Amino acid sequence: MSVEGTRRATIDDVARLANVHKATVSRALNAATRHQVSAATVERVERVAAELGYVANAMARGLRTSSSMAIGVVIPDLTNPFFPPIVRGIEHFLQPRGYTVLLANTDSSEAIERAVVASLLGRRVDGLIIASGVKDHQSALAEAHAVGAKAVMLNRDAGSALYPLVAGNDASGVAAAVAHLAQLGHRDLVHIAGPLELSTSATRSSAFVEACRSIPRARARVVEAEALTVEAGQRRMDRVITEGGRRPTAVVAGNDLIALGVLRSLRDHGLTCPGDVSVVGFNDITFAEDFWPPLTTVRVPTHELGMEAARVLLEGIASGEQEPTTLLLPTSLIVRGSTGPAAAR
Amino acid sequence: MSVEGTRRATIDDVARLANVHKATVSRALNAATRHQVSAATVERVERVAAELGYVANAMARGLRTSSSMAIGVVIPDLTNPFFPPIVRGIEHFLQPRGYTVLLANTDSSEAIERAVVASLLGRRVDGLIIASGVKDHQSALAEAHAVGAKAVMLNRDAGSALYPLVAGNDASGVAAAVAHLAQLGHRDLVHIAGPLELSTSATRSSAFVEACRSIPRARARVVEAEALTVEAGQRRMDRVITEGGRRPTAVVAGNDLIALGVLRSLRDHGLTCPGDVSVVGFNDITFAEDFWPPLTTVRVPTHELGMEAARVLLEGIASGEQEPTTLLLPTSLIVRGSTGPAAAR
DNA sequence: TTGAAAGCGCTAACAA
DNA sequence: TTGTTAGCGCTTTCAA
Repeated sequence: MSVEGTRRATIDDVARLANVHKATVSRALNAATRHQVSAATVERVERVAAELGYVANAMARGLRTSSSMAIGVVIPDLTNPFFPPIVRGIEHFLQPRGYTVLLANTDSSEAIERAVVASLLGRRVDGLIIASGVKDHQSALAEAHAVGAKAVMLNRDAGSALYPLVAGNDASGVAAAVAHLAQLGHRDLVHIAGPLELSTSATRSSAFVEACRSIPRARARVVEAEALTVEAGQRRMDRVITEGGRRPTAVVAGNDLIALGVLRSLRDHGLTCPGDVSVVGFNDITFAEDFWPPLTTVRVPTHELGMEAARVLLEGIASGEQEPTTLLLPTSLIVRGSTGPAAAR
Repeated sequence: MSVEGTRRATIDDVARLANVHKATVSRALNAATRHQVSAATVERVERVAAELGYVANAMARGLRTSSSMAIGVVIPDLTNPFFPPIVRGIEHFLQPRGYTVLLANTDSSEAIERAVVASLLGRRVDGLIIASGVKDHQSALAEAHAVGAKAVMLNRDAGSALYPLVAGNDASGVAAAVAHLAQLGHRDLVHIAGPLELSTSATRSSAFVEACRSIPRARARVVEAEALTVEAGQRRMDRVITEGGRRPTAVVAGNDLIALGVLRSLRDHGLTCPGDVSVVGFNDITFAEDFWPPLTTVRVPTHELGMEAARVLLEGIASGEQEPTTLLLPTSLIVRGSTGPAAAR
């Protein structure tokens, strides 16, 4: 059996078979205007529509109403388990409200981000949720802003206050992680940050430095991984271990993927965790508890993050204006097996 | 600074400022028709368009051309790490070809699947890639087929041959897993399948039974988990352990998430892996190597799966017809730490 | 309660 | 090489 292109039923087809004008069909099929049509007509129209498998053409509707009922969601890396729960949070908020989510990956590339935002703008999305955002990624964002597009930044601040921001409270999360390590007796700490041009990396990094100030006799330093990936984390930890000097007894990683790279690096060098080195991650991605050892990490409320971003966006769309507010959701430290007492020196 | 709704520039705005007719603007801005316009005009139009931040309205274009240049992708669970690489494979194939991917999650719910497919059909996607597909999910699929929509099934066969199928070679993967276990001396095997109404579960399950037939003196049985999740796998393994009778020395899981649940269950019951029980997963999701113990599993070429599904779909769109062919990509066994010699009895 | 008519922004056939 | 015209399928005034 082969599938051939059948012409899709239009509102005129329904009108003809139901013996009414297409305007009446439109009214009968839309919840907001259904009450203007007699019950008998509504019933008849619905029956015919079902028979024909009629589904209204969203492009025609959008063209007429100048609303696409679509929201563009831009994320840097779908394969990072941090993002899927956020996307589901966004969908859980938007779908019941009739919106379609257009999801786009950028692979953390500014060029792709520009292309993708242009494509979404071309589809006349009613708003954008942007979880990408290298600091100097102003072009795509500025373009969106220039044409008056509604948007919300998620998790990453693009540096300039063009749009509202919804994120986890990174600073308090890092502070909790450092306090936990301090209490375990750690005095030699390293923070392996993500690329510092990312606002989250910058925030976490300065929070780390700040938090370490209050630990007496602590030696703390920050090093930078090239990316928020397992491989980059592993490579950077390799260097920390091999470059000589005093080896840290604890590592605070910029995110869970970097932390996982740290764990791999430790294994490769015959070091134990948490015996030789304690490790704390960030985000509490799915499976963090299944790594070996189970990862102590800062939990970020991903689902809520997505829901809130969607809520803030819809508010902006409804009110017709947006203020660049900041909404920080609380984070919490989840203590598992990758942190333990500092080895005696 | 607040964002207010500015009217988006249209092709008429560009035409006016460039002192040409809008048809000329259309020609100048489309690669396929650009050669019909004088170089000077193209240059002028492009400059004006850039000045105005003009982005063509995809809804208007789609309405006119009756092509949305969008492909709908339906998946059951974005948070299952198996799917994101597939989605990226799809995007990598489609984006360079000018298509936008509309991604939709169903949470494995038939009701959501129906709603989501209707929504995508309403947006007049040029085609669908469906990685959902509970066996009796005929309604959404049948509806799509009835209106002549192009589609490809990915990984899961919906049972009826409405559309082409692209999937991994599950049977050979399971056979390799069983052969590996047999060679390690295992004779008491259990397969914890996913819901058997899923075609993949059914395929893997019968492949398991078949493969076990060739092991002399083997005792093999199949049990069913309620879902392809960690929790369902853990619960099912709990029952296997506590229900008494002879405990299996090896478990073949329906997918990696179930396998992870099995690992958790073993830990909870004070059993070691692979010392007491060997475990094999399926899919080789990201992080499978970071579990404890690192998971022996069957690798499915996810990225290629996505690329191939997109390719097959575009072929169907271009040719105007589709045959319900089946394309199986090769799988391979990845041996890690979760399998070892059977304990002596 | 229903119908008629206009128009959203674009492309493509036809004309010049 | 450029302009004119029509129309994709829908919603929304305005009229009846």
